[in-house]
Parts: sequence; C-alpha cells; structure tokens
Amino acid sequence: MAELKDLTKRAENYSQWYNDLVVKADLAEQSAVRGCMVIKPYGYAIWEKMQQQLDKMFKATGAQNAYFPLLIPKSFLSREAEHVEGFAKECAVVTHYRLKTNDTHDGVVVDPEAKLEEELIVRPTSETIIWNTYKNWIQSWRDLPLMCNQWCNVMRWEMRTRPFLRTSEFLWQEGHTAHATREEAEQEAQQMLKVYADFAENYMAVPVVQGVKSETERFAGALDTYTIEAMMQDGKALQSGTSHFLGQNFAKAFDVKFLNKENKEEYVWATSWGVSTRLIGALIMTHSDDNGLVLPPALAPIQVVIVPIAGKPEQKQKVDEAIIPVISKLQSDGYSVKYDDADNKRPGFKFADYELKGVPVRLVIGARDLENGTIEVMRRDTLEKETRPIEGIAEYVETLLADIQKNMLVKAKAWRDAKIHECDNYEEFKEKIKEGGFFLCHWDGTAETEAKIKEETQATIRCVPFGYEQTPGTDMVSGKPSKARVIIARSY
RNA sequence: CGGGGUGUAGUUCAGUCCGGUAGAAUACCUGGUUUGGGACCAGGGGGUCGUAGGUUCGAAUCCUGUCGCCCCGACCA
Repeated sequence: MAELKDLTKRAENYSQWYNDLVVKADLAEQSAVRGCMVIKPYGYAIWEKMQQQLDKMFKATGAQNAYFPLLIPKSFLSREAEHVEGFAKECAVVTHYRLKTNDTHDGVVVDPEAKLEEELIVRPTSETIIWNTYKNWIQSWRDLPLMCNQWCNVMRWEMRTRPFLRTSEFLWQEGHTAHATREEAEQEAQQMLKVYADFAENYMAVPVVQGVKSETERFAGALDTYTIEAMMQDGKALQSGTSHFLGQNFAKAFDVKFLNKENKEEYVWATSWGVSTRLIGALIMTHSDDNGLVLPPALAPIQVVIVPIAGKPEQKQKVDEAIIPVISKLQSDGYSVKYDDADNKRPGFKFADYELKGVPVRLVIGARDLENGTIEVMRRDTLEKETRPIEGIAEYVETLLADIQKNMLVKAKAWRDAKIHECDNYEEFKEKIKEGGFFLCHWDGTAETEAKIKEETQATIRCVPFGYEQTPGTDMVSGKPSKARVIIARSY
C-alpha cells in the first residue's frame, strides 16, 4: 500500500485522496461523458447490497416498486412554481428525435426535420411525471395512501462533479407517496427519515444527525425537508438522504383530488424521499484509512477472503482439505466468502489488494498452520491479526463480523462526536470551522444571518437537529433571540 | 462561468527554460525460479508527444489558435 500512502501525503486535499481511492479500489472511473461516472463491478456490488436492504425496509412500510419514464415533457416542469426555480437551470434537454448521415457520409448530424414540438427533459427527479400519473390513479379515499418507489437514474447538469458525491447522472431511489391527511403525510416523511437513519447506522455503520432543513436549504416545492447528515473524515458534512413533506403543492399543480368519506373533494397530501449512490461516497469517506476502503460486513460484497499459502501442489491439497469445510459452513450460514487460490499473485499482493477493497475479514492458512492446527485471522477495521485454532473458526468469524459491524459504528460515532461542539461566539466559530466539524449554534431564524455565515465562512445550516435538548438563547451573529440551536458545517 | 494547474506508452510521470535518434517506473506478453506483507532473473511488445497552423535544415521543446481534463469557488443528493 505504499503507493496510496504516498498519494495521501502528496495529496493537496482530501478530495484528491478520495478520488484516488475510488479509482484504486476499483469502484468507479470517469466516463467519456462530462461529469458522468462508470461504476465498476466491485462498486456496483456495494450498491446492489444497499438496494437489497433498502428495498426490504421500504416494503415493510407498505411501499411498492414501480417505474416511470426517463423523459419528462418540458411543460410538466413548469407546473409547480418553486420546483421550476429549483430545477430549471440544470437539466439536459432533448430537442430532436432523429439523426441523419452528413453530406460527406462519414458521420451523423441532427436531422433538422426531426425537431420535437415540445422538448423533453431528462428527469432531474420524477415528481412531475409521477404526479401527472397519480392524477389518474386517485379518485377515492380508498385509493389512499398510494406509496410508490422507483429505482432509476436521474441527470442534473452539475457545474462541478466528483465521483459518487456529485455526478451528472446518478442512480437512486425515489419514493413518492400520496395521503388523505396532512398528519399522515407528515408522519410518512418522518418515518422514511427514520428508515434512512436506521440504514445508515445499522448497515453502513455511518452515524447521522437527523433534522429538518432551514427554508433556504429546503427541496424545491417542499414544505419541510428532513435530512440525515453524516460527517466525513475531514469534518465536512454530507447530506446522505432526504425525505420531503410536500404538502398539497404537487397535488394542486397536477390536480390530484379525491373524494373523502364525507363525499367532499380534497387535494391529497404528498411526500417524496430518496437516497442515491452518494451513500457509497459516504461509506468511503467515513471509514477508509490509508490502506484503502473499510467496508461494514453488512454491505461488503466479499465478507471473508481466504488466502492459502501453498507452493507445492501436495501442500495446496492439504490446505484445501482443511479449509473447504470452513468455507462450506460460512456459505451455508449466508456469508459471502472468497477463496483466492489463484497462483498468479503472491500472498503479499493479495493481502494488500483485499485491504484496499475493504474486505472485513481475512483468513490465511499455510503449512505452518497445518502443522499447528491453526489459522490466521485479520480484521480490516483495526488491522489486528491473531492466530487461532482452526477448530470452530467459522463460528468465530461469524461473531467477529458482527463485532466489526458494531465496532465500526462505535468508532465512527466517537470520532464524530468529538467534532461536534456548541458555539456561542462568532469569532471563535470562524476560527474553529476551518478545522471542520459540526457546530451547534443559536440561530435567529432569518435568511440574512444564514447568508452572512455562508458568505464569510462557506459554512451552511445543515439542519435543526432532532433529539437535542433545546433551550432558548441568542444568535451568535445578529445578537437577536433564538429559539433553538442548529447544526452549522461546511459541506459537500 | 471566474482563479490556478495540466495534456508525452494501458497507468503515474520525467524530458520543454537552453530545438538535434522518444525516456523511466509500473502494468502487459514469453520462459524459468519463487510464494507467511505488493517476488526475482532473462527476453519482448507498446507512444504520428491533445489538436490545427506557423517559425526552422530540423519542433514534445519556440510562437499563435483551439480542444480536453484536474483542483479551488459559485450550484447541488
């Protein structure tokens, strides 16, 4: 791993280190299309693990999967005023539907004859097309709640991109729900936020702060935006999932009404919620060290890798005999195990490579172990090695994986908590924010104060955190009274 | 779109100031020896130096235009 360590030292900043890690760990690479990313098999395997788990959790709340079109008629986007404001600027637009060969017959040009009457927008998010569809699906209170989720790609023509954290095209899921009452919709939005927080902490081992966004940071068209905010190792915040209470804005814009039990016509109440491949970025930036990725067992495509050390064929056979029962046991218990007995790479190379890829547990077995009836176990999170009897090793590895999962969260949480501070002095804040971290500060609730902080420190209000004991105080910038503390941080 | 950097072998880069046969490491291919922390030896393949034009006997190197990429900022999941 000397190579990556050097890069870390040489790296001018954390972003550079992160980009190198993404490439070296074989997760993704840059595509030929500006701002887009090729997700490589190993990176995609992590996404698949996330999808599987999230899908289970969504279905447990009653949501169903569906799919809506990639292309959205331009007029749909102008139906909801705030939504237009928020998304109009950064969309890819389809204007023609045909190409033709050029005059010199060595290429193609856009056929001017094939101009669309109405341009189509490559979805930056699907609220509009989904609400246009929901209009036809909802007539009665009996049709509610309607809860659909779709796994898809979206495109936003971002000015500046980084792999996984912000790409022009990205994979995500977006849930869109319709409810009969305001209370039910609000509850749904909050419930989904809890699902995301649960997933982040218990599967990704990424501790998050749950809270509600300030007006300026709110989703375009929402009444409330709930967020989970994670802290990366450079102390910057990463918005890792959002859940929006949309009120009746989209119902009114797309005329989605239902007859209630009293036979009265009412607009439905809406929510939307989503997480994206950005979660992979959060995973990388929360846990990785200079040896590479550190993946939580719950999401690691390979949970256990076994490296045999055997030069001669007869020795290899003995190693196989000793280890194959262990592999079978682990696999039948549902663990993903890789037995890397390829003889074209030396053990040292494999050790470094699987560390780079973040495999949680590594087992090594060779002649020395065969004599002693032992096996070497290494855990990726702490890099600790120990030699144990091979007897009962499968059971030991299973408890070890559970322990790694738990330890990663504890470690990340302790690290993060040490970087969360209350702060009541703006001058002090300006100094401290340079080193990153979350700051709990009183805020007078005005956009002016928010803008001033952003302008002077590049930090933004991440959220008003839930579950934090609030007492009234004074805004550190304006000196005006404040009802609650908010989380302020620099962010990705 | 502003500021800074950079385009040379699959990859990371040296060579550019001061013009003169296209380089290194790594990766790759072949053969052999190896295998408990990124192996070694021998041999081999691979680049019209981003691109267009100019200066010159001669350009990766100098001049002009142009395009791409990276980092920092504005925008955002």
